[in-house]
Amino acid sequence: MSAAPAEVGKSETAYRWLHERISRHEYGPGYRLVLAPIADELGMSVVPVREAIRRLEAEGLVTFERNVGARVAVVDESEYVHTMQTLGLVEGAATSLSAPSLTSADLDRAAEVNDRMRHLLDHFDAHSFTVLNQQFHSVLFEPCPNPHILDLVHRGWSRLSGIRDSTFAFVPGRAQHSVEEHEVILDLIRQGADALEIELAARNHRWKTLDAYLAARQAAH
Amino acid sequence: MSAAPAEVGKSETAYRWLHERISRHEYGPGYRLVLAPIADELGMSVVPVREAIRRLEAEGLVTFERNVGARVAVVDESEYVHTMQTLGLVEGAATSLSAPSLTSADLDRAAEVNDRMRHLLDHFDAHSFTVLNQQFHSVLFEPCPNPHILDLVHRGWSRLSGIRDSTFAFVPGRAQHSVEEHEVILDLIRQGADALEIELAARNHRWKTLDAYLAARQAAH
DNA sequence: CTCGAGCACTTCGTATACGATCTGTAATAC
DNA sequence: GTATTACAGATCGTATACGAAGTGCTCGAG
Repeated sequence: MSAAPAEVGKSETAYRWLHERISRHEYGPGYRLVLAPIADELGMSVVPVREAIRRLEAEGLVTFERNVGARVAVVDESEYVHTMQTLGLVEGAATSLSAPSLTSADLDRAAEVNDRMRHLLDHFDAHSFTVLNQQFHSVLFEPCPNPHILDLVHRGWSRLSGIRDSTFAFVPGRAQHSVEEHEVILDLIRQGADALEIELAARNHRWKTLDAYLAARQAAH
Repeated sequence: MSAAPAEVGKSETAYRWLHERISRHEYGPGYRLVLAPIADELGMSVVPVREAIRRLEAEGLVTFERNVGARVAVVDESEYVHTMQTLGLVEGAATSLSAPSLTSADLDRAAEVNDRMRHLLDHFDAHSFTVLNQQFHSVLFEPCPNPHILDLVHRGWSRLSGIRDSTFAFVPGRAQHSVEEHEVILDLIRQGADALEIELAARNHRWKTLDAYLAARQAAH
């Protein structure tokens, strides 16, 4: 974990370090990332830190302004919508492309994770639920043979978890529907359904989460 | 054009310079990008050049190896397939999302570009055809309200043009079919067709180009 | 009391310098 | 003649240093 990374550069070290902190919300949205203190804390110069921050910027986890500096990306409502929309698009495709490669062992594992999610519905814990949710989908999209699409999925998830811990906490009814939709997706894959059908099921699953969030948000106003 | 960019940083200057050269194929695939000579040519130090190269790496235009350096990305056959597949995915979505915002003036302009492509079929020039092709699609996807998806489309196009000038040169029959499919897409948008229908038409249009390329490639072996 | 101009501080952007790593070549042992 | 090793050149990775740009505060005028 914290073992000295012998063969990775300092830039990479700084990148992982910052990524970790942002994902854990230790650096919340809007937090200013000043080069010097970070470099000091990590025992390196500002140059690798700067490069790490530019990478994080490219991934959308931080915003950057010339001659002003970087800060952890703030979640605009529309930003959330766009990210979810994009993730639905690429994750649906990744899931569909992965389907032919999935073994029944994979599917059993996904089903088992989904069962744990179902059991969690009673003693609801948004964080655990989100973790399991990611595990479930990971099983289904990781075998995606197209590395670009897979990378986009990773970035989408990364941005979401860096930005908003759990949509489920805000939308009570959504967790249950989510579990049911997982079941449907698994069935489609087991049946060897059409690629497009699987893609749309996975896509709409995510977009429904988005819609539910927006509806709940609307109701609160 | 070559006016001194007063308010953009040197890093940005280097980025545009390299991007331009790669797009124009002045630096072909596999060409080694050594920091010092580039910095020298641009009249700056290696630091901004390094940053520019890392950005290009993130966009997939160059490959990078630690302690070895960067070189212009080589086009693997599978790399081409994956890029086209991804572009079809995101461009289809972008086109579909743009459709409601398109004015009839936009559609007329696209139709006009497509007519010029049709006229070009006789005295065929792969390069001009490719340029018009990009113009045509640009009209249809630029109004996309989701900036992430739009950005992915730009990156896809950028990577393709940086990598392979024209698919049409290799696949004789494809250009004509392409023009006809453009017509279909325009009709769908004019009719106010379902978003999904438009998306799939635009997606399949690109994927057919990919299939045609693969078939021609296969036949050549 | 409010607003604007000037100044000081903070932070970034880039240049230069040096140490680390890799690649290719030439010499030597077998 | 071939394989292994040692060395030299090239190139990158990072540290340090300095100049540029931005931000906020203070002071003075109205």
